[in-house]
Amino acid sequence: MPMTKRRILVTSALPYANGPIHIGHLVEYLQTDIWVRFQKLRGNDCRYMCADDTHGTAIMIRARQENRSEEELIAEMQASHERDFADFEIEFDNFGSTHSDENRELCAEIWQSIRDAGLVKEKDVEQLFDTEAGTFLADRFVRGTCPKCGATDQPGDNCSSCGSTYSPAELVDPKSTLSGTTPEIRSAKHLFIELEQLHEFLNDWTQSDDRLQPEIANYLKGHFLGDPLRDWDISRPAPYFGFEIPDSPGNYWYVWFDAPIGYIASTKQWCDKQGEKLDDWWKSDDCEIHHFIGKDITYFHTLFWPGMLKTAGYRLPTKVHIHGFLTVDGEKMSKSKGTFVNARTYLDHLNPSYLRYFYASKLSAKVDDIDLSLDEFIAKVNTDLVGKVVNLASRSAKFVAKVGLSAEYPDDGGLFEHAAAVGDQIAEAYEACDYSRAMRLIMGLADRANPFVEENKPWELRKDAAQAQQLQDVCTIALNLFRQLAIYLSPVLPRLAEQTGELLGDPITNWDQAKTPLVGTPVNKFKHMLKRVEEKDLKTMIEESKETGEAASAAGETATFEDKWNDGGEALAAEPRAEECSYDDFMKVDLRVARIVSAEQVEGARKLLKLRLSLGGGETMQVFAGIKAAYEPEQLVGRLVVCVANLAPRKMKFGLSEGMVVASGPGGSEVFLLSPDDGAVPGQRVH
RNA sequence: GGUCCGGUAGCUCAGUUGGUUAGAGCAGGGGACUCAUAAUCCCUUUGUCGGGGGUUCGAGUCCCUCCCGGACUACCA
Repeated sequence: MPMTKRRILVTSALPYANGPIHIGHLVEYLQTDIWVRFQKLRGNDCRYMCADDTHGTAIMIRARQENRSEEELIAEMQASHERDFADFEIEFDNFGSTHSDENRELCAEIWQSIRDAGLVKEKDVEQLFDTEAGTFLADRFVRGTCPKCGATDQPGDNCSSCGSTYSPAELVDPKSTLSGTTPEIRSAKHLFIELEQLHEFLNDWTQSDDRLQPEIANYLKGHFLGDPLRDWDISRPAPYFGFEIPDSPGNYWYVWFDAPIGYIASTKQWCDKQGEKLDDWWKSDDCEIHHFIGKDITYFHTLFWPGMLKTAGYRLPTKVHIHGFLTVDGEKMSKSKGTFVNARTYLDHLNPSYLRYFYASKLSAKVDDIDLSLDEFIAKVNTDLVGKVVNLASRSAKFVAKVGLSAEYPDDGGLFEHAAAVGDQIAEAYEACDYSRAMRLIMGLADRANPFVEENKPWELRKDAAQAQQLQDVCTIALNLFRQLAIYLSPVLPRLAEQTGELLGDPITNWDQAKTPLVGTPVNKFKHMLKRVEEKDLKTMIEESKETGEAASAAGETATFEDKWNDGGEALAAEPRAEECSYDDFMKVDLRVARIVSAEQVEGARKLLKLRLSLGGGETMQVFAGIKAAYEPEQLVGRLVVCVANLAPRKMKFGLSEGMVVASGPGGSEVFLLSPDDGAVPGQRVH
């Protein structure tokens, strides 16, 4: 181990203040917390900074909907976030907020540097403005008809039907999803950063010194750096919840400008409290800076952010560690399946150590998604943690509760020494963020320790008073081997390390404690350290997540009359009621009951199934429906559905689609076909 | 479509710069033990290392090609 003490500043991405922490977020915070705890255990001067990300249109809109101030909303969210993190034993050195004085000042300072460097330019941008809501509309708050293919109800940026991209202003018949009204096109002055001026620097920075995982460096090279970099639209016109740009009244910094500066602002807060100098951390070559982020925000952290830092004279990140997303049982987290589990819901039912260990056992330095298989979760925690590790202590501690550990460490056939040596490999694995490898190595050690106990049978030795010394020696060895494991696991399982410290009267504070056996100390009464995971607790958690998924959104809405089904307002909010239409308008759409007579996969299509609908009497239609992720062809054949029978046929990549099947839901696997009640027959019109 | 990452025992994966009969954990089967939260220990079954070509004395490991799975696809966040 290098004896020079490294100074390391670490960050996780800032959680956004419009929702609670869930188990997907926790992949990142746990990954980071483990790394930080490891560094601290190694004796490095490591600090972990984070903050809530509080600005942007989404916060503004939500505060309005909940009829309160943004400040109140973000304060409440922050309190909730901090509670969740604390209960998962995620320990920040400072947890700030992007809505802070420190951040405002730093934004202004960095902004000025970017201005001075000649990177800012002004351009007029045409954007849709919702006159009723009194706000410009981000692309995702607009829906309308695709200018290219005529598909209706498409988002403001690209068409999900034909895939073409356009600006919201090009949409035919656009509607605001906030008010349902037709927005008008307004031109506004936006400020842009000419990133292209930094192209060469970014090319070099991203491709050298192992700052990024190879697949990421490669990806940037192919996707962004191969072409001229586009100007980055850094301002938003009022109204906007954020910081107003000092030299451009009426314009606000876009949330992605001030969010990463929040890393520095949080550090500043900490420095002020600790009497440290900010420049020693953010402008010093003696300090390492490590960012941990999810793959979704790669380009903000690997292009814009280094560009900003470079221009403003700050030091650049040593490394950006990028992780994948969480899937549960091989699928995206889903509210309806109950796999969208909030941190709080988890804590209500399960021990945080379980998840800490499970994630550690799955995480590597790669960008791959990690899967939380519920069966595997139970097996891993119970077998590894309870069966192999904790069991070592619980089967030997009580035999020496009275006498303590032997005065000298007995001959153990090289077990302790071996485990001490493996410690270097484990440390390397932690350092490289290859936690799954670290966990494998540690469990390999546990697999050597248990047979030792088995062979030496302390439970027999204790029956013979003449073998008291032997008994004490065997338990001394077992407990020391256990303690080594607890030390190696302590970045992942701080609570277990604490309990081990209490049991043996020697707190675990340093990695090198694993190199020297503990002898001659008393052993305290053994207390249970970790319970097995009960499948029923896991099931209850999943069930509860199904309920809260629906109820959560309702909580913020105005409480309604007799809402006995507890239906949330989320779906309606996402897509408000359309403008009034006349009966004649309605009758233009010919809805019919139809029977699916065949359904098949379409080769090469990602979302589509090819259906043949029968309207009875031999009349059929071919329809391509985007329901592949939600339905198997076999389960569709024979069922009745409602279809649009007079929709203009559309030529699709895979053939002609002559109609539409009516369904609800946001899309993907969340698509719900409508079924008529019994008695309906194909061909009947719906009205 | 493009880019990238994968495809090794039923499952999750390890296999370093190519080198003897391909490994671990879990699950399965058999046995032992009873100190421990039915934990632990011993023995044990299973693989055309995605397919096909090639380079080599020798390939899971290198090259080509095909098949399959996944992620990403910015100018929304």
